[in-house]
Amino acid sequence: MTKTTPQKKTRSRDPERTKAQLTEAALSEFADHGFHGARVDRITRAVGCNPRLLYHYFGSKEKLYVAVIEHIFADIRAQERDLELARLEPLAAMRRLVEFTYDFFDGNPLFVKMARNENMLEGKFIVQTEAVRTSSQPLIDAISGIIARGLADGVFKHRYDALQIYISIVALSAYHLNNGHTLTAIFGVDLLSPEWRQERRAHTIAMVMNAVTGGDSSCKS
Amino acid sequence: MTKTTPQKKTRSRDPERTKAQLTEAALSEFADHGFHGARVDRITRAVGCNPRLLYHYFGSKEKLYVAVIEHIFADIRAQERDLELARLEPLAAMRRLVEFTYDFFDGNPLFVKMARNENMLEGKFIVQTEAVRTSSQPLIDAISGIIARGLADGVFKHRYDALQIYISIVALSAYHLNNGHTLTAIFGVDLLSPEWRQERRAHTIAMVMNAVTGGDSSCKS
DNA sequence: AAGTTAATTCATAAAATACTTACTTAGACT
DNA sequence: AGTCTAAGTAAGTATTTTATGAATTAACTT
Repeated sequence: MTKTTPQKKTRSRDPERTKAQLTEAALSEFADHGFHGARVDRITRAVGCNPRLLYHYFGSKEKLYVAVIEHIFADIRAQERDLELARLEPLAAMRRLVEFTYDFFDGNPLFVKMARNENMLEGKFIVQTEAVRTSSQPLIDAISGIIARGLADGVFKHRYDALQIYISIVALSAYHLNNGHTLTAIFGVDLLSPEWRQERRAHTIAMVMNAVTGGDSSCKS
Repeated sequence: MTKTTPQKKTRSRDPERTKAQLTEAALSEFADHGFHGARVDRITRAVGCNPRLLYHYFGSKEKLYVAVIEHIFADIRAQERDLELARLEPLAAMRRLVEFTYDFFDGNPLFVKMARNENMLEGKFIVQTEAVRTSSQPLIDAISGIIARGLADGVFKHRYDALQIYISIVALSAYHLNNGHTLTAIFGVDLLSPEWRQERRAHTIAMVMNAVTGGDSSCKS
């Protein structure tokens, strides 16, 4: 009796693959439903493995969540590293920072959602994560440098705190992603559509650049 | 045996009070833990009433949640109404809008949290709420008016879309409230402290005004 | 004061859900 | 080939959590 349909009764043994699949499925599940809304059952069904395996590899729902958090927060730092803002002139550097930041959030919805979850849990798990606090200072220092050079050159007209302006860039880039559904309901415009987001990108860049440079030649009216 | 301590064995009968207490306790519970994290048991214990009452008055956890959503979204519109932006000159009107918006979010953490929950649920319940879509247009129209007048007067140097700039104001005002815990963990600065929020307020106002007016006399460097 | 309504309580069902005990078997290693 | 380890399976349990049926009691009406 040749099994033409290999009914996946038994999984081929590959712990690395299984762990990776569980992590990925858990990421989707936690991102979509939050920690409390997530169901371990749905995760294992998505992977197609036995529920017991989740506990075999991760121990508990909570530990799986921590693994997912560490996994997704590990990525962001890597991407931030090679921005090389110091090499560019202030205007170009600032513009690049805004574009990069916008595109990062726009392109990483799972990160955005996991951050939301963590904040819902009051950062309970992220504070335990080692790799997070590392290397945020270089970015802030780079921004301080841009601002200082811009002011020295005279192209920047206002002195902003580096952290404040970075938070602003992030806020302008990501707020509509966090709150798209309520805003869409309130204003009757789909803030999550590709079209609106494209306009949002341009607006974010324009607003930050205008705020930094003050009135310059780009005056449009 | 005289009961000197009326052990609140029996609740005095006051359905309005009971309903109001349940709604309020539910607001706290849902805001803090989200829909799935919220426990009906905790809500009734907070009120000190019998669990059965929650179902008697609201029918289900879900219906209670809807009641809470409608309750908290009803408030915001009322506050927005008497801004009277049209009467002020463009600069003053814009500043007032930013200040009002910032202070509203800063002063209504429960609203911020409930909005987060709703977005987590993809706006599932808010779309059913009648009162939400109403009267957001007047605000956008008012902002359009401010921008048009500002450009005509020459005090505004850039033409922004009214909805885009309003979303920006909201984003700058509220992003750190939504994501305070992760940002605090990442940057090692407590973004939720009163001190930082006070600086944030000034930064938000400065940034929006600078973005709108371009470089003007308020150049500080 | 009796009678009606509905607010409140008591006890418990019913469902969902995270987690376990006990077992099987594939694959690696000698 | 035989054995040992751990990946995977089957089936189940314990607990939490939402929800209900029916009795009880306070307040209001006439």
